[in-house]
Amino acid sequence: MSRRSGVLEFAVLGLLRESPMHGYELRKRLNTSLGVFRAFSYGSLYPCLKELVRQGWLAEETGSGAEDSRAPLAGRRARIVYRLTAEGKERFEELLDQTGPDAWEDEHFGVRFAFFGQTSRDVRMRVLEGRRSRLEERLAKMRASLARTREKLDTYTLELQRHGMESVEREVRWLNELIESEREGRDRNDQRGRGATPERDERSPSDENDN
Amino acid sequence: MSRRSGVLEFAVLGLLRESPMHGYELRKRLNTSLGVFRAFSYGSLYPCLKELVRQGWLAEETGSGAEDSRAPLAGRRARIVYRLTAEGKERFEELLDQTGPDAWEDEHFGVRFAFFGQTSRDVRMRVLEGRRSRLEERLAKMRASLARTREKLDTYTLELQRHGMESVEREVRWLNELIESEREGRDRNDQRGRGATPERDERSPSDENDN
DNA sequence: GTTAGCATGTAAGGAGTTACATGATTTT
DNA sequence: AAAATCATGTAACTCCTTACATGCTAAC
Repeated sequence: MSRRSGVLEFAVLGLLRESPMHGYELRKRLNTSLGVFRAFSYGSLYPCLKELVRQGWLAEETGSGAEDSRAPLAGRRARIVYRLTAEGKERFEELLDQTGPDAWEDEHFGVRFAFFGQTSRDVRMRVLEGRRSRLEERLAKMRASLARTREKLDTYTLELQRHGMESVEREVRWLNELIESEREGRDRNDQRGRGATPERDERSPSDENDN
Repeated sequence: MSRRSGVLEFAVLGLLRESPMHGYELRKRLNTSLGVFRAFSYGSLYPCLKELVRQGWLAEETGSGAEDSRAPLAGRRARIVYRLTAEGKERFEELLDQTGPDAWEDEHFGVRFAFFGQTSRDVRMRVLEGRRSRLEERLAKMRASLARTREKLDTYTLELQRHGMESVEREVRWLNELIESEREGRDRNDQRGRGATPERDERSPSDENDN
């Protein structure tokens, strides 16, 4: 048991590090800010939150505290605001520093990149370069397989492969640009290993429709 | 129970329609020909094959028959060659004709496209156009969400969103080209609703390394 | 007055992976 | 003689979704 998905855990800790939130809002942020790459349903989010509380990384705050003058919190089913504990912060920073091969696989890379603002520069570099070499490996295999089977494939299969390869090549070019601009950044201003979070204030009561 | 995944079932039926194969070879074809989009392990393939046999769509042929002069089939753990039955063919064609919204979702579109060679032109059109409008919906949402939150996001999150949107836009352009060339094809030669399979012969004993 | 949004949750299930078990054959 | 590849399979597990249950408020 129970609901410690890696990606979801990471994203929840990361979002709550920026500011406390309740589940419903959290899910929307998950599916927009980070959401082109992964969408989560309540069925995975709520149990995950429970588990993170159990681990001591999150603390629940039932709607008693003041916190927000807007949102009268009368009526409206009492919402549970989750806040990152000190242990939770440690846990998240631990996860941020991990550069195992997992970090640049498809399922993880997007969410890792989304929190690059909180990530140290050398870890950013390792993740970007790891991702790039993963993709280049993949390209090599695709090219080899194409060379072997080209004449046997029909038009559509071929077109699918071609488009797939171009997508990967495009991501490699993107990574190249990112890596270069990280290097330039290092050469110019050399302070700041851990970026200060831009500190989002003016937390609007949210407005999003999911489908 | 038990292993009727949709995608995997479809791909297996489709590949076996072209020619009988045993599981091991099937898996390699799955992970190269159709493989940029999805990879399968034996742990899902073999149970799926069993299930398809149970349904009467595949027939097992243990290595008794002649079939292949190469591959002496001495030694080498007896391999089970799977062949599509008449019911299996019907089933596959049934699946080919389906144009429910599933057909253009991320998980299905790739594999549907891979078998466009066997698909009738009007179904091809519906799938391509369905995919396109699905992506345009997604773009609209992304643009809306970006407009709302742009100034609140840090550089990396913004860059991630931008890159994500460009990827989707690029796929839309690709679909536009495909749709247009389908239309041109229709205007010129108007025969051929169901394409003849290019009939792969010279089945090489396969050579692939997966990682 | 009904649809849409807000808000939290649970149970069951789907789709797949990993790790293991087994064993022969070819290549290094 | 070790490593890779061929070949088939199972059990346990992971991660996530769907569908349901509940109930309130705002807008159309």
